[in-house]
Amino acid sequence: MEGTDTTRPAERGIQPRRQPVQARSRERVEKILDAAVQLLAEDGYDAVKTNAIARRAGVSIGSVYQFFPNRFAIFNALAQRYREKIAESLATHLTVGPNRSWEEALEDTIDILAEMWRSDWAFHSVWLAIQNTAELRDSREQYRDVLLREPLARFIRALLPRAPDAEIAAIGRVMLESSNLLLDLSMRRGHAQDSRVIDELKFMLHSYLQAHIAAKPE
Amino acid sequence: MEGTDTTRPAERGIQPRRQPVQARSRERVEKILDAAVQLLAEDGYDAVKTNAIARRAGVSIGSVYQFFPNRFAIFNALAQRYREKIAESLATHLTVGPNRSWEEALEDTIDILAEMWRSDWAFHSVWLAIQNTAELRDSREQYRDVLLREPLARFIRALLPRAPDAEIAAIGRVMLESSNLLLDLSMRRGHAQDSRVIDELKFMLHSYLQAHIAAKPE
Amino acid sequence: MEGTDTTRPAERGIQPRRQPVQARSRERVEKILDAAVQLLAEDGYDAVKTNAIARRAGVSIGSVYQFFPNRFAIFNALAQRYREKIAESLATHLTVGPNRSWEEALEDTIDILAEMWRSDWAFHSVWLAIQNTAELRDSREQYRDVLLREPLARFIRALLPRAPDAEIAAIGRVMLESSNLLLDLSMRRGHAQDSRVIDELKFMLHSYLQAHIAAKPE
Amino acid sequence: MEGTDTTRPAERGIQPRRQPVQARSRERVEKILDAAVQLLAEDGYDAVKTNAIARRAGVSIGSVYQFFPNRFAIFNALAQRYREKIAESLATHLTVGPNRSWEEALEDTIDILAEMWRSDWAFHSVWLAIQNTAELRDSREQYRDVLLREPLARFIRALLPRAPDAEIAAIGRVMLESSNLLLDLSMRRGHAQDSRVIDELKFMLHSYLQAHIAAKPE
DNA sequence: TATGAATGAGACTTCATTCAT
DNA sequence: TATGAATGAAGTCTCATTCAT
Repeated sequence: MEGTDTTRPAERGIQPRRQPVQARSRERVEKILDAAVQLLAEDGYDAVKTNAIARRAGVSIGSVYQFFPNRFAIFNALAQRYREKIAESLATHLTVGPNRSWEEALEDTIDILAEMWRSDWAFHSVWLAIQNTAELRDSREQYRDVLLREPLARFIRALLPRAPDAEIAAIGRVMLESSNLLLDLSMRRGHAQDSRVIDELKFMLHSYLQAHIAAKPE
Repeated sequence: MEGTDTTRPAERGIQPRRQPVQARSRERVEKILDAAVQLLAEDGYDAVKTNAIARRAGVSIGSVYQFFPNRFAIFNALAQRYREKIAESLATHLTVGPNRSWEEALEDTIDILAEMWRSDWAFHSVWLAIQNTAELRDSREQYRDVLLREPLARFIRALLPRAPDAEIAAIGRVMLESSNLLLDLSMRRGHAQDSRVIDELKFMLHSYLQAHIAAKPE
Repeated sequence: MEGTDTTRPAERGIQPRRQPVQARSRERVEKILDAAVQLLAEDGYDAVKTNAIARRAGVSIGSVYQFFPNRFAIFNALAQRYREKIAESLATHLTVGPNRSWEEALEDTIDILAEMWRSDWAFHSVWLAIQNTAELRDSREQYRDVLLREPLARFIRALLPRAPDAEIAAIGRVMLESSNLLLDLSMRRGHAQDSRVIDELKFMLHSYLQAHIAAKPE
Repeated sequence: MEGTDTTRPAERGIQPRRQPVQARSRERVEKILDAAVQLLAEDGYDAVKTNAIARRAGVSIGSVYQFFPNRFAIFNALAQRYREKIAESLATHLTVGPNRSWEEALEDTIDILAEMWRSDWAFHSVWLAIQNTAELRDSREQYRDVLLREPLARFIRALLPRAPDAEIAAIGRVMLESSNLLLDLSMRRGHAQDSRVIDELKFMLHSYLQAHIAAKPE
């Protein structure tokens, strides 16, 4: 999958070439990813050229290829990065408990996500870039699965304990994708977040879940 | 001879260079757009190269540039094409009347759209490509506005007669984007449409509107 | 050299495909040449594209190729046109006689040429274009020879009756080229002719011939 | 890393993208310019294609664009190169002094220039190319100004101390252009220099200046 | 390991020329 | 004969990737 084979670059795959171990390297990788995100957010997918990334990161193009076998691996790493941030957020906030209603949890979570989106324009850019690239098809599946599996499915199950797995999954995907998209929508036009869209998102997800709960009374 | 100039050097822009008038030309343009859509759907954004389009369309590269000043103009034309189809659908089906409840209208419309998505894989590909391309920012705005303005806003207003314009617009955008996205989602993985996602979409939009209606009783 | 051979376009040569006989055709050819000259003068050699010529001339590109086998033939025709005008001028004005000193003849001629240059920016453009194009090497030789042979050589011989042919030729070429160039120079920068350059040209040619006459007394 | 950016997309212009600093690069640039000159001299303006230059120079096309943002920048660099050589020559040889009459200086200078022309066929080709290219209009002005300003104007002023600046400039331009052109003329037809033309050039410039001196006695 | 100059396949686009109508 | 849409070879230039230093 990797290494000294220089004849089939396409086969190299999308995984990072090596995990940076030293602090210096880790920092370098971060700079590269930051640069990529900036370019993506500022000028769109077509503007993310490897040389531009290196320049923006203040790193040589050679260094970029030290860590990533090709440009798609950079997108993939970005995806992973954002995926993790979101997963963490969901795991922390999308939880129901004795002192925490599902409505609270949902509202909190969306607020947190909205804040992430507002403070980092790139969330959506990354999502789009990954959607669009044939080479990242696999990465896309993960994006969905990782988020869906744990925090989201558990949350929905708490509300609809009798629902079959397939239904839980469908609801989860609907919620996930809608949120993603509407969070993005809230950021378009101008640089300030459109809080009305956030409100509608909350309202919609709330009505949606509420209706499901109502439809399947225990 | 005047007005039919086909040779003026590309005035950077995204508008078609020349509207095909003869049946032969119109057909040619259709072939070009079809080819672009196929490539987009099959291999993603990066695969849409002008030469590939020409080859796939069975048309010379020169012909492509006779009608489109650059590759972005092709994306733009695609957008327009799909935009029109959708607008037409909404105008026809998303209407309330004495013999037609809003629930019926909504369900019908989503069925129709789902059918469009199912029969033409490219709906979403086009949508994605448009999102991704800095050069098509303007085209994107239109996409939204055209659909929002007429059929959608009128529909929502019928349900929420007292709502201020801004709220109508926000609800419309939320519905529009969600539908787009979930219709796309319904098509991912495999080639058959996932009807469960469609059902969830209906359910979600229904609950969403219902809740709005309930929240603002006259 | 011509005709129905469609397989070796490069071999077609540089001669017009057919002489226009009808008034309508002749006029059409004139329009084509005028258009070519305008483009040449306005935007330089690289701007003279066959389609642009046709457009400017208000003629179809097909018509252009009716008369000229390729773009070089157009340049060649232009050369011929200007060559003839100049030759005519020289024949008329560069003549010595009982009532006309060589000084008068020289001054008159330059005035006439200057007027041609001033009223038609393109004289030099054409000259330059021809210089630069490998395909027009032959045309260039003619340009020189035609002018040199008759009016100019006769004029110089009248002043230097004993000079050998080779010297006459050399002097003629020097005069011809200098005049061309300085007439052009007089037109650069802005659109008004720089009369000082014209004066210097007269002065230079006058001193030059005078010195030759003085150096070879009969 | 900063300041050595080689990848910024071409900022339309005619200046070199990057000055070669290492010996290796400088040599590479020389090879590129040499190749361009050869093509220009051998096959004319139209033959100077970027790929042809790269091939002839034994360099990759990418390298060409590393140093020059577009083909016009190459012409510009050529112009600069020859301009400098000529300026240097004039500065050295076109000087009057107690032991050096203006006649000597003039004759020497022309001999030197003639030698440059003879040893490097391309002098004129470059000059012509520059004339022909709309994009190089600015470069042309410089060509003239640089040479005119210093060595030439000083020389003429030494001969005509009372002449107004405008006249000095006019005389300078006439001399400069005539020399350029006739040196070129001396090289046409065959490969040997036509010394008769050189002689006539000397003779003409000599008579011209002599007459000016005679016309404006102190 | 880091650098960045060098590479070259291949993208986009133009434009001279043809040929069906 | 006139037209101008169509063709496609070929030009300009980019950018992912390599590799000598």
